Amino acid sequence: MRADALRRRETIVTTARKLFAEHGDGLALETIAAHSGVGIATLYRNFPSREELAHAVAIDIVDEICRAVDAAHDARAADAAAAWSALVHALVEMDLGALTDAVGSSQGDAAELRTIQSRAISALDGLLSDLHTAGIVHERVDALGTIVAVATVTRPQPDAIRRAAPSVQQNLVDAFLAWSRPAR
Amino acid sequence: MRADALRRRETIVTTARKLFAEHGDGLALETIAAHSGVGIATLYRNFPSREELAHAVAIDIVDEICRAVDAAHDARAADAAAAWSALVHALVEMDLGALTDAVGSSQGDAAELRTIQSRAISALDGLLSDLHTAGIVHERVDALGTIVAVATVTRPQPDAIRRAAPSVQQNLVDAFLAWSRPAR
Amino acid sequence: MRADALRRRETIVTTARKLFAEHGDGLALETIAAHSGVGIATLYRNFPSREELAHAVAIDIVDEICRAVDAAHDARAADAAAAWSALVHALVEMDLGALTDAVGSSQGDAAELRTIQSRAISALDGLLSDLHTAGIVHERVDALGTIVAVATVTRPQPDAIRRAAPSVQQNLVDAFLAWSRPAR
Amino acid sequence: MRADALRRRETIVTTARKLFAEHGDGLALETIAAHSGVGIATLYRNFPSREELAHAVAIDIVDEICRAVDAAHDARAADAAAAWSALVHALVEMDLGALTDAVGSSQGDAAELRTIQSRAISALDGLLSDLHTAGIVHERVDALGTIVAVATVTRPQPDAIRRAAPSVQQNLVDAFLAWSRPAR
DNA sequence: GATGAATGAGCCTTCATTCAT
DNA sequence: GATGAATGAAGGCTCATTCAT
Repeated sequence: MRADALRRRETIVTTARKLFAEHGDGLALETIAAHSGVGIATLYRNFPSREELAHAVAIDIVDEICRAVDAAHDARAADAAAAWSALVHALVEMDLGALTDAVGSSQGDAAELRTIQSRAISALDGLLSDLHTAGIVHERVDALGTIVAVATVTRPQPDAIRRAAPSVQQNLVDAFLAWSRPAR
Repeated sequence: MRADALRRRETIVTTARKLFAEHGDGLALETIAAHSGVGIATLYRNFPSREELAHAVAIDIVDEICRAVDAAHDARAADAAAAWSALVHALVEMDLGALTDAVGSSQGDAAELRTIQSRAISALDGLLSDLHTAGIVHERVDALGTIVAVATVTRPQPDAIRRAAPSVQQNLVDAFLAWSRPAR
Repeated sequence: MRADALRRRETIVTTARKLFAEHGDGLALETIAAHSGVGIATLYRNFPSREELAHAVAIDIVDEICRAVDAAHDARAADAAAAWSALVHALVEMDLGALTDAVGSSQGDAAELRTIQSRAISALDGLLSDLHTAGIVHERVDALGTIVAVATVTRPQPDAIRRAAPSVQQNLVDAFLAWSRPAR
Repeated sequence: MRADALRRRETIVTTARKLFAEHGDGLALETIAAHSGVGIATLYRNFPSREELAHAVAIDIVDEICRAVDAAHDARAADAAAAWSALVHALVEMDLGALTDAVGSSQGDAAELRTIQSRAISALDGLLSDLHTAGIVHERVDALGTIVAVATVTRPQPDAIRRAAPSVQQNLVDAFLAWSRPAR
């Protein structure tokens, strides 16, 4: 039953991440439980409070960021500019918006945010350092700023807005990417 | 007495707009009433539901957008590029983040959003049309997109995030402005 | 509506006191609300937390203790021994058992208990001082000890116990009264 | 293996009795299981419901009462008054407070209480009969009344109360003992 | 036989909204 | 017309009890 429980736990995190990204916080935990196919008490056994669940979601996202950064690291040799662009687009696909709400749930200060994300920040800062040196990415771009920027741009919006102005997210990503490159 | 009532109504809208912009939705209406110096029942007399208040906030914002657009229209002759930049910065100062939540409260579809904002959209599209022609602003920039982009970038964030990455908003505005200009 | 609201508030306190005394804590606040003839939210408007309600109940009891002590003070001249006995019996009728739970709800330390009860303690200590001098009450009897003793003896018991041994409370009161008198 | 299982069962009862006596009911069964070093399911295998566990605790207490009564029976010859006093003090040490809650959990009526305790009651009544005859204990003292009195006086109290008035329990025991003796 | 996981029911608390003065 | 009070519905969380390994 260990394996089963673990899988269920992961299902909950994944579900929560998706739903947070879609609907922001203010989302009922019972909704997450239902979408995960478990009862509310099971969710609570795994995450004793809303904040702990948000924390787990944040860690899940950070893990994925790290993997994407590693991939970018590997791809850098072939085409550094493409690797950077691909990384940003990967971040865009990652429900980083859920991160915003996850952090918001915690009353934590900036320090906690940094702690949670420190692995991602470190990895990304390492990569950025190389890209700065190589002249691929502007010096003004840093790791935390990049993550927060993508999270800001991909935060869940009311459906009405998304449908009325569907290309805004894409445009802001393009704008950020352009801004991230050194002027020639 | 009419004037008094009107002033009160405006106070409520202004207060709501500020508080929405600071704390997002999920904010108790009684908090808005208290900050406005009225009882909750007075708020409800003026705005029979949360949605109606949000609507009024949206209209208030739209009014201010229109004024800013008019100002930009006037300033265009002297220095069109500066006028555009000033307009975007004016939008940034406008608590457009409150708009996001105001629209979100309403279950309304994209059509309602357009309706509410139609005046602002018309005015801004008129201006943009000129700026497109003058080569000051890229063709890909449209009125609704601009408003939503600024709203996206200025939406209220958890304090932790704001403190950890304080320049992200400014950077995204810069990025958007750069992106809005035609390549030379 | 002020008077109405005040009356309702008092009804809630009275009801809570009676129900606490009958069923101990672990009693649902909704039960108190229902027995008070109000909705749960009304109870919460008056007492923002369970602890605050318990506090109000404690104060209500303390008030009544003070009145009883005053009465005993007045009756002392005529027959001091009878006044003491009557006071203890008055305390027994007072749902002091509710006090136990009220204090238990608060995580407060002994200091808070003393603070809440300080008025009652002061009044009773004044009276006891006289009674000590007059040789009516043994020196070992003090105010807080008396209140806690009566509360202990009158604490709500499971019905089964009360029915099986109905005279125990009376017996313990008699025992306490006898113990409170100086040996001849 | 039988012995092992039995020991485990006894551990659970002992633990439950201690915890009930310390914290009253309202105590989670999982807490008892944890303190007993077993899983919650094991507790449930031994005691299919909270009530059954409470019942077992009551029986455990009754057993100990019987042993104490037997001891008092033996000691009676040497010094009957001392034997009585020692018995009451032994009862005081016995976590009888747990009994109150154990009985309270069951919805049972007075009859059930008597049934559970019948062995203790019989034994104690036998002893009391002797002590009445010998003029050591007042006729008004009976077995059930004695047990309930001690349970009442030793019931768990909020820490705040215990700390504020630490000698009340002792005083009430003294008072009860004095009351239990015939007037000279 | 023992265990940890799962579950629903229930309680505490908050909030949008309505009512009575 | 303005106000504070009242209310039920809903969400967070806990616990007795059952299930699957």
